Amino acid sequence: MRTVTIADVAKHAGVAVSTVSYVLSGKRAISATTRQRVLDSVRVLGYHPNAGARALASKRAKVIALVLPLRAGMNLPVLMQFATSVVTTARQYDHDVLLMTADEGADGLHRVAASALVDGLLLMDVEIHDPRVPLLRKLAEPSVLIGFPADPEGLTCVDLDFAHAGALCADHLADLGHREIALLGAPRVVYERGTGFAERTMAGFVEAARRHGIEADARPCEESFDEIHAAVKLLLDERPGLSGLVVHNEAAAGHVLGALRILGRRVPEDVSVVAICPDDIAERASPALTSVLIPAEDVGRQAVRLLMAKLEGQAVPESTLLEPRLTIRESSR
Amino acid sequence: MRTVTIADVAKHAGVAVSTVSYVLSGKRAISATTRQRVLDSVRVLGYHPNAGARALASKRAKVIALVLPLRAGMNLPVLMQFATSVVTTARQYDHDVLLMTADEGADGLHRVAASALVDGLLLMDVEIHDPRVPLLRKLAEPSVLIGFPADPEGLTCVDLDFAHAGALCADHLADLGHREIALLGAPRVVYERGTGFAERTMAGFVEAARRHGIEADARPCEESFDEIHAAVKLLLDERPGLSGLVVHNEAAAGHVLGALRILGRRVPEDVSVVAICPDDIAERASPALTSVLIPAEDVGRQAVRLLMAKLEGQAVPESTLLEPRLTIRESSR
DNA sequence: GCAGGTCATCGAAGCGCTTCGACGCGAAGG
DNA sequence: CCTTCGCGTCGAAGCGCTTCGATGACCTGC
Repeated sequence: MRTVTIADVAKHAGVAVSTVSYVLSGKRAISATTRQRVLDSVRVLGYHPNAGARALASKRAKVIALVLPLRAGMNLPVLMQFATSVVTTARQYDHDVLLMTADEGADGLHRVAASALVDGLLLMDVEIHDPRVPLLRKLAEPSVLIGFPADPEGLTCVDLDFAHAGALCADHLADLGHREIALLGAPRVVYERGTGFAERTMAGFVEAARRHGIEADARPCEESFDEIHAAVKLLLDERPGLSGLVVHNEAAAGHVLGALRILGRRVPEDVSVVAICPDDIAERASPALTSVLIPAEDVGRQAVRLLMAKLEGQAVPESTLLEPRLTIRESSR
Repeated sequence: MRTVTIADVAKHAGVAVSTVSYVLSGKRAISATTRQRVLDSVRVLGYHPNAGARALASKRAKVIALVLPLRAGMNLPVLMQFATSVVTTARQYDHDVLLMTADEGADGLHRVAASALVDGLLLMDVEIHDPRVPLLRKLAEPSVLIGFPADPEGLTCVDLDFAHAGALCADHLADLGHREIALLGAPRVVYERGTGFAERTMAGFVEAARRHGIEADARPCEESFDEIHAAVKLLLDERPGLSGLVVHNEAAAGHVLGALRILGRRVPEDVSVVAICPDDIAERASPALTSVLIPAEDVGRQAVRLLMAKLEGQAVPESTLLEPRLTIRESSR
């Protein structure tokens, strides 16, 4: 059973090959009757256009690259959510997704772009000084970044508005009447890498607290139970008046609650806790955490849309910030 | 700056196009001097073969599909680890990876296979009665499954030996002298879906306990702290003599420790706990968990190897079971 | 009634690569 | 010395598709 080609369809429908092509692409007007005949033949024969041939002739592979970071300190569930929404959205635009890991580096990007394997690139977790950025600027293939490098000039970047997310937490706690609050952030290594989002959250948090005229304090936070326990204890010892805690570290959120329990602080009676994390983690915790959602799905969807727009040659904004959303649950009052 | 083609390389090196092709593919002998000249030209011009053209002419896309499940109850970190190792290993074989989600179903598989977008398929999380299995049997493109359907006849399947993993936990606890043990498994929905691995773990666990002549009990386990707390309490009430607990649910492992702490049971003094989970989760817990590793990386690597062997036309075993490995940490004695 | 315009369709020229058969040349064998 | 055989290389024929220009057929309007 040889594979069905466009020529088979053409013969079966009694038309020229080019007519079949035009029916399928819609790039020229075709009479309703012919169109229907062709479509029927396609169905009957079970025709699927050969991707390679199509790519070769049209110079469009209908594939985009998704470059995921796969390092320590990354938040895996969020990453998966993001990847899923990218794939799903791309399919809506009739594109497929080639999965790459960041460890192929700039060479890898160059390879898939130069070989015309993909039409465009989506990069996650771009760093402040990312060696791939100069390449992206040069590349003919359009790209969209998740996260912001130092200089987004000439690029297209999408991200959650982390500064706003941090501010939202501070606002919420301030509105509840807390006068002394703190933020526990990502592991130290994340700050050292300069991924940006962690700093921006802290900055937004501190700035909002200042605006409210309340005491705020922000520090990195490791992810093992013992380190978290120690960190929380230290924080409570140093700042006896502390009554509001923001956790921007999903792996840590559960452990922070455990530590507070052990240290004899009730949540939310003694300490209000707000997490910046996906909803499922917040809901699974006990008490359920008031949280600011990291809208991974929105980011993925938006990133693909922007990339598709660029593929169509449309102009798109250099920077797109997605608004965070606060959901109040049981851990704050 | 037009993109560099093989013809440009040929001209630059002063040879025929076919010679360049043979140098690059190694399918015919080429003299060392010519080879070097061609290779130099390739480097100088920055030539990258056009993927579409190559696929069209050679009928090999050098791309494999990776189909990930994206449903509730899945373990995301393991999934990511697995995906990473698939991508990395595929690259070693000079292949790229097309990411698909299971929600495209059998049609999606058919599409990518029929369009020659991919040369082979890797499916994760195959269910006992998976509607995609009949299609896979029919497809010309080779495939490898992670997990086992009811009838693996004619397929190629890889998985961790979950029965052995369950048994290993029971053996370990029995060897430590525990006479009454229990297993907390995946959420109920996973069993209902019939993914297989969860049942096999339980079966292996129960069977091993029977062999040792000790009391064992195995039940599903939800993932919220409150439900876990309730489940652990119930278990301890029902079975006062219980001194060994196996947790086969990574999202739950931390919560189980928390619940035991609240219920006043010390680990490992009162209750020994063994988890079946990735090492990082086990190490991050407090006390660090004795655990059986789910070797996601090995599974991914092995799956790609098998797929590559099939692409080469080699015969491969229908079923490959990876041996679990027990790491003793602080939570059992 | 015929120039001019539309609309639907066709044929053919590539797209950049692999691969097959052919060919020339020097070495080996009789 | 002539035949035979590899080895290294070349040329050309596709692979299956898109797209451009061309071609009729048919309609419109003066």
